[in-house]
Amino acid sequence: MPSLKPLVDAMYEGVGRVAQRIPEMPVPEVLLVRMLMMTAGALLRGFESQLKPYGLNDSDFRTLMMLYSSEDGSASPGELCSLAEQKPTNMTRIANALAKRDLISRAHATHDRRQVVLRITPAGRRFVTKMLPPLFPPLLQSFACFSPNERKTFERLLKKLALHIDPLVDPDVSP
Amino acid sequence: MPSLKPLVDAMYEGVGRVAQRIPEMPVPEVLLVRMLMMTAGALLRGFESQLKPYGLNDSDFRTLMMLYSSEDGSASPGELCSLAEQKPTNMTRIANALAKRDLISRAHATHDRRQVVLRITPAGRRFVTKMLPPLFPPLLQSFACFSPNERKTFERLLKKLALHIDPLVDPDVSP
DNA sequence: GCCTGATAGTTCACCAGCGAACTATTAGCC
DNA sequence: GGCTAATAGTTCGCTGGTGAACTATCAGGC
Repeated sequence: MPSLKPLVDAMYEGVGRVAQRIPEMPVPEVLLVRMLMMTAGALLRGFESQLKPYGLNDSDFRTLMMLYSSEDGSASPGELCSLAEQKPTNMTRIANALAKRDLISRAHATHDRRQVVLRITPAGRRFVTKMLPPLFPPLLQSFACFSPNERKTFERLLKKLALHIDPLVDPDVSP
Repeated sequence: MPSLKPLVDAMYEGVGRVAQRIPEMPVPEVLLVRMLMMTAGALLRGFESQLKPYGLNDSDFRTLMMLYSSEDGSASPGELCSLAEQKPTNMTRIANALAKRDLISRAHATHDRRQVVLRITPAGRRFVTKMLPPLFPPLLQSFACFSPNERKTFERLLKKLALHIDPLVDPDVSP
């Protein structure tokens, strides 16, 4: 895992040099988006390294947590796909893996036999309650650089950004 | 591309339900890190969809841009690896792909024949100057929700966060 | 000069995720 | 009731990225 500091510095320099040749480049925005991706990537890698001992990656983990947090502990692959930003293909594989470990179960829906019902098992619940707490301290540590006010401000701006880019992303808007 | 709004809402709800069962969970931090990853992911997907017509993904693009922005237009794979947060394996493949399109060239360093010198070609420079400007408007649009002050604040906090998690990520610190 | 260890890249085998094609089921419509 | 279109999942083949093993080169001690 490379240290971020030199990367951030190199990025500022590199972007600056490009801007000299292409002056219309929006430097602040480039720096923002790059730093955002860099930071998210570092957090993700750190998180997945914590999940690795449990044999999970972030997608598996999120899938399991969505079932854990659902009202009745069940959901269809399709629902999970949209919530987890996954394609059906991948959700099939994830469900296979989790089912193989008996963390979730598979069944066909009675009212619509096309649908599959994934449900977290008691073993799955025990697994979550056991593995979750150790993840908290590093997470707290990650944001320990923020004062309460800064944390609030950051969350507010981040949420604003998330909801703003929301409608921009989708290219296929032809009805 | 799914819309982010319902995802954000669902996340807030889901995390809330988990917190009822596991009260020691640091809810604000969980929301922060999730929203950060979600936003960065959406921006990345949007960006890569713009790169696709040029036959590049973000890694290819960053590699090419690092060469473009370097002082003399050249660098070794190792340098690019550390700056682009890539493993050597992947950099080999990226360099192969870019070299095949004559956007960069390959040569052995004279002073250390282990090293390889990657250099952006004139065609590569033309390619960059042509493809770069169309990327700017969508990028500006992405952050158009921010006032100048908000943008500054966001960048400041993001940079603070990036530099803070920097030393936390690395697990192998045994000398 | 020569052996040992370190370093720079590459190759190989694998995993995670995706698009396209396919299957099974359901809904709508005549 | 039977045909058509739409929907939910799965399978298959491919791309992007990784760790482990390997090759080639260099550096340092002797």
